[in-house]
Amino acid sequence: MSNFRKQFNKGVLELGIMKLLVEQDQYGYSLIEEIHSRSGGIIELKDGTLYPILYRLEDQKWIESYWETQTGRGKPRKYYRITESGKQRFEDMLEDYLDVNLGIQKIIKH
Amino acid sequence: MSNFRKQFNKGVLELGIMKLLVEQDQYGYSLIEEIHSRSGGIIELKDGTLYPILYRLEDQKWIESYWETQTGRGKPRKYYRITESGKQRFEDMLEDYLDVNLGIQKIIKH
DNA sequence: CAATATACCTTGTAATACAAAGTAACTTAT
DNA sequence: ATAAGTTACTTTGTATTACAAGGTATATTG
Repeated sequence: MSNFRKQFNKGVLELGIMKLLVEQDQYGYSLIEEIHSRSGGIIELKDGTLYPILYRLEDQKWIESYWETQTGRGKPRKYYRITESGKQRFEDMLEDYLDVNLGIQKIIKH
Repeated sequence: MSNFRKQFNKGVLELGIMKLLVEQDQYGYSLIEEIHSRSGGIIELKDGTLYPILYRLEDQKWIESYWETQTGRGKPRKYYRITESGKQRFEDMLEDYLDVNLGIQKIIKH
């Protein structure tokens, strides 16, 4: 992946993950798929990127996890749910993201 | 500055700097002011951030520099001008930025 | 003369996306 | 039944980069 693409992803991925978790509990693998499909295939989140993000968010108590065994078959899945402080954090991040975005748009569209 | 704010800045600052240099030659200090004013005061670029970016861009031959002495008085200023390959790089970056942006917008606005 | 603004530069730190590797269970095709 | 593929989670190491905090030096203003 191009290096500037990586740079633009910074922070944005965390924001996207938080947003999906605000909507509903999800497990890691489903987050990868959701990010991909809902972004229209534009954003690809690698598993080696996702899991460290999830552990980070959990360390900060912005999300919590619980294991869920599949009925009958299927590997157990580790679900994540957002906490109250996580919701606040998401709001803060979103605001900052929109701000930066607005600022850079003004510079670019000239 | 908040940490997520920093993250959102990654890459975006380089993009903004390149955009301003596509428009016209500028020296470091003026870039800081332009980024600030044109973003409506939203984006603040620190000098300790700017200069390393400029050296990086110059190493890659995306920009070139030249000193200009001020008529009569005033410190000499180091101006930067974008190169041909720099213009191409800017186009590539812009495309990637708009892509990522579109992708994340789709996830967020739901 | 002191304070402020202009202008440039350097070092060290923290954050984080990715590549690459691994483990393991389940599913599908041959 | 076996091999190959998919699902699912984990870890280690690397590269990038924005910032804080320090510095130098000249010019302007009170």
